[in-house]
Amino acid sequence: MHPKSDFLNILNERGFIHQATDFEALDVRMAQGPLTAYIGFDATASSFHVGSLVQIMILYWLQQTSNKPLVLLGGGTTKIGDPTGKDESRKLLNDDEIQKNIKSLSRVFERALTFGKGPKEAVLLNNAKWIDTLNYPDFLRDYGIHFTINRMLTFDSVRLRLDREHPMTFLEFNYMILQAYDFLELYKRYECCLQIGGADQWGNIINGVDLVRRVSHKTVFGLTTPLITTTSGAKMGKTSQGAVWLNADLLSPYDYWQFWRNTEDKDVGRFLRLFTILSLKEITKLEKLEGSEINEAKKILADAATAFLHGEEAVQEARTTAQELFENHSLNLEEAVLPTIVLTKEELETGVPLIDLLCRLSLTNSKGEARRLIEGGGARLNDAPLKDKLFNLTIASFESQPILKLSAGKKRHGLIKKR
RNA sequence: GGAGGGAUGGCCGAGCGGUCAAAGGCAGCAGACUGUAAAUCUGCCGACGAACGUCUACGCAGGUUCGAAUCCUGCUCCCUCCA
Repeated sequence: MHPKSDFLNILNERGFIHQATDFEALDVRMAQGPLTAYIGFDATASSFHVGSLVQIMILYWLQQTSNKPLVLLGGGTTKIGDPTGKDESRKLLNDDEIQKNIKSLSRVFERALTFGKGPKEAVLLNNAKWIDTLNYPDFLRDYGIHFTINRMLTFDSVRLRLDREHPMTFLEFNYMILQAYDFLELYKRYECCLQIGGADQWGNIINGVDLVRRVSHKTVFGLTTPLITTTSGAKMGKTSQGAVWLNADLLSPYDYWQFWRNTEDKDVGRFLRLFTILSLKEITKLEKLEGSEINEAKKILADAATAFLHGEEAVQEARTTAQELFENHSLNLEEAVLPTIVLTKEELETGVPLIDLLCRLSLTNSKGEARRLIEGGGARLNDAPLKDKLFNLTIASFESQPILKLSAGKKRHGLIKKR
C-alpha cells in the first residue's frame, strides 16, 4: 500500500490505520488538495487518557499536512451515552458536569493544534449546539426515515448487547443516529468529508457516511484507528494510581514521562511511530537498538511524547529528575519535580508517622496499604529501607539535610521539606 | 398479568446457617533476579488500630436465629418461559 496523499502516507507508515470506507477514493481525494476532517470525543471525564492520544496525534498530522481538523466535543451526545463496547449503560451526566468536562478536555489540544478561522486551522466544536435544539417529530421525519431498525440491529454496539442478553435502552439505541447526524451537520457547515475514530467507532462512523450520502448525495469517508494495546495484550495505561491522564493536574509531566519510560521493549518502535512526531528515519535507527541499549530509545520516546503534550521545559525537568534518581543516584532534591509536602515545626516536634507521610505524598492510598508496604520492605527514606511501621519523623531526620526523599518501591518517590 | 432463575470485592467467579473479610483467576502493589523491560519466583492485596480487636461489605429494606452472603417477607433491577 503506497498512498499518494501525504496524510494517508504518514498514517500508513506510522501504523494508524485500521479500516477505511473507501481507501483508494479517499486517497485520491486527499491528494487533490486539503480537506476537512473531524474526530469526535466523549465528554464523560475531565481529562483524556492515553487511549485518546492516537486520535489527538491524528488531528496533529491532519493539520501538518495542510488539512483542516475539526475537534468535536460531544456535549450533546454525551447526554445520551455511547453504548459502544459497554455491557451496561453508563450513569448519565448532567449539563454542568459535561460543561466542566468540555472546558477541561479542550486544554489538551492547545499545544497540538493551531486554532482559528483559516483554511488549515483547527476548530473546536460542541455538538450540543445543534443537538440540543432538535425537534423530535421533525428530526424523526427528516432523518429517522433513513435508518432501518433491521440494519441498526446488526451493528456490534447493539448486537453484542442483545446477544449477551444485556438490556439496551431506547435512549442508547439512538446514539448512533445522533452521531451520524453530527457528521451530516459538519458536512453542511464545514464541508467536512472525513470522520476518524477508534476501531470501535466503525459502526457509528459508517452510519454517518450513509446518512450524508442519503441526505446530501455526496460521498464522504470514514477511517478508523487500531485499538492500541501493549504487547502483553493489556489495554494501555492503567495503574494503581489510576489512568494515565493527559491533563497535568491529574498526572504530573514527570509521571507521564515515567509512563513512557517504562514501555515494554517490544512496544518501543510501535509507540515511537504512534505517539511521537520523530522522523521515521530516526525511529528506524532507534528500533535497531538491542538489549539494554533499548533504554536509550525509551528515553527518547518519553522525551518526545512528553514534549508533545507538556512542552520542552517539562521534559527537561522530568528527564533531569529521572536521570539523577535512576542513573546517578545523586538527586538534586532542590530542583527535583517530585510530589512534595512541607512539614511545620510543630509537626516535627510531635513527630509525623511514616504511614501518614506515605499517604500524604499519595505514595499509598490508605494507611493500611502504607503499613503493608513498610512490612513488605518497600518503603525507603533517603534510599535506606525503613521497616519500622511505627517510625515517627522528627526534626532529627533533618539534621544532615534540609530535604528528605521518601520512596515506595524503586520507582515512586516524594519529597519532604521542613518549613 | 402468571411461573421460574439471578444480583457476591476494580473485573470474572465459587460459596448456599457458624471454621467467611468471603475459594480461584485477572488486574494492582512490594521483594528477588534484571536493563526503571519482559518472563519467572515470593509476599501482599476492605477501612481504622502498635496489638487482642473494632467497623464496613455479598442488590435494597425488614425479619427468623445465640449466629445470616447463606433461611423468611417485601421492594428494585436483570434473564427465561407462559399469557
